[in-house]
Amino acid sequence: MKVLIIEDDPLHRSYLNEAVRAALPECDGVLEAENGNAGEKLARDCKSAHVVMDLQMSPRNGIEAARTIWKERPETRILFWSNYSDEAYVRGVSRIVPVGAVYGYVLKSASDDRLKLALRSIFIESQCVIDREVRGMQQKSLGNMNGFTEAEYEILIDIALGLTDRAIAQRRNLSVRSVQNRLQQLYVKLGVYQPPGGQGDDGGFNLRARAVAVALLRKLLNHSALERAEADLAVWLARQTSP
Amino acid sequence: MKVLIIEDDPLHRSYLNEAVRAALPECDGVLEAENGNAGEKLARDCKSAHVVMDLQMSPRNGIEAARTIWKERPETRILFWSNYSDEAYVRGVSRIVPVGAVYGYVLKSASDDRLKLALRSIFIESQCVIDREVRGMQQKSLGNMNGFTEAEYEILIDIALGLTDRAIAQRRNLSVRSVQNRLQQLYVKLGVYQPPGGQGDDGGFNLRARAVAVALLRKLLNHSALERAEADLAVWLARQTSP
DNA sequence: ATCTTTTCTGCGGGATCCCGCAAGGTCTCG
DNA sequence: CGAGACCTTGCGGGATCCCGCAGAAAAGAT
Repeated sequence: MKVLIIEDDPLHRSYLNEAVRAALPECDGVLEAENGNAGEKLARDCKSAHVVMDLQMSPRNGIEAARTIWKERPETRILFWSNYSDEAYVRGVSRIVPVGAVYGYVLKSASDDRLKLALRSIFIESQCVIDREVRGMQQKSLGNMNGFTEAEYEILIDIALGLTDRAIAQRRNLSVRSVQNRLQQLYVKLGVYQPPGGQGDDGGFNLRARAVAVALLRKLLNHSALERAEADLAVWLARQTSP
Repeated sequence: MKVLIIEDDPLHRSYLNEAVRAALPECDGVLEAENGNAGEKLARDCKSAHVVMDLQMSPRNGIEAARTIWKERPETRILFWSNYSDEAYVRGVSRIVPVGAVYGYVLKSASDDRLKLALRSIFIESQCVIDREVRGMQQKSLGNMNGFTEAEYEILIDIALGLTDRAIAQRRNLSVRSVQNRLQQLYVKLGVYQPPGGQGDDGGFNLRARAVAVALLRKLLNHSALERAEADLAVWLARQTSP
């Protein structure tokens, strides 16, 4: 059994290496990569390695790397080890995990023991391990009370990219009016809605732009989510202009 | 001479501690804090310490902490030690450094020796040290060719916060039309402008929202810059409603 | 199958945005 | 002092956005 470490920070990388050797004495090899690209390549070469990786690397962040690794070998076990539990990350991960896959998500702020325990649980006992804080995020995100539908999230991304209503309608196969409906819905859920009853133009907000702002502040969106979305948009645009 | 370390990651903190002791054997004390708040307090208590800190902590990031520290003792020497050279960070730092202050900005990806050299240069020889990459950023940012005026940056922030033209006009003491002029200017510089000659609604972009998107993608804006802006906006709003 | 609930869709209108045009301002430079 | 460059402001209009209203279609529920 081999373990592949994908992590850009040298300090964290060597710490991880040590932790893996300590927690998994039965493993016979630890590989290291310092970004998503190198990680994918290593994963391809050395078949059947378990992976522990950071999200937020450059070039090619953890989510992208995980997606291609899982696409090639869905049974790979991956432990995500990240600084943050942004909703954007949690959602991004749970969007790409294959059915029945074994994986984990622990925060870097977790204790030494927690990390080692997670390593054993996932790689030896085939058991998923999700940090409490992340789990909390996940439930808030999926249990739709105060959480966002896929449709809402989708349109949030579209306006964050700067698309017009018409463009969104085209892209998602909807009428313009439906797009606007979803927008209204989104505004309500983000608490950016100003019922005309509430006098005083106190706010003076452009709802569309404001929605993006609060989504960013609440970490519903972050840089890498935007990058991913921008890339998707680019391929869609290409498909449009030359079908 | 004492040195204060403000850094949230334990690994990096202890690494820094070691580096400081190695590079500055003449210092007689190393203090540690794990966020901006604790850092400010320590800086207040123990007068006359040199500081080395991370940006991007929570609660209270490095820029905010540095601002209050410098407000209380402008002669404090601060070395910023960060993962990124986002324009938003560089601009944020150079906005708050007092005239004549000695400071430094080195990336975490720099070598061991570079860090130690920077420590000695700043704290012993009173010489500013800015990482090449950061310096490049700075020049691109200030040498206004392909860089942004203060006015442009300001309005970029305002639309990113979701303000309407009218609200911006009020806030910045301009007419609505002038705000729109600045917006056009911004659109051009961000490359988001669609000359009516270039037919085809190919883009289908909402310029205002698109501008924010590309600013984020280019890291002209980031989460902490937005947070800061949001806080500023809040105090301004309060001042408006109850003068 | 019928009724309810939800979603999609068109219509219409008020508010906002984007921007060309032109009439002032300020500032510099020759 | 006048010429030129730049910023500001008002006006006007076309495009877009935001949204209430109401009918049609789809999805569940009884």
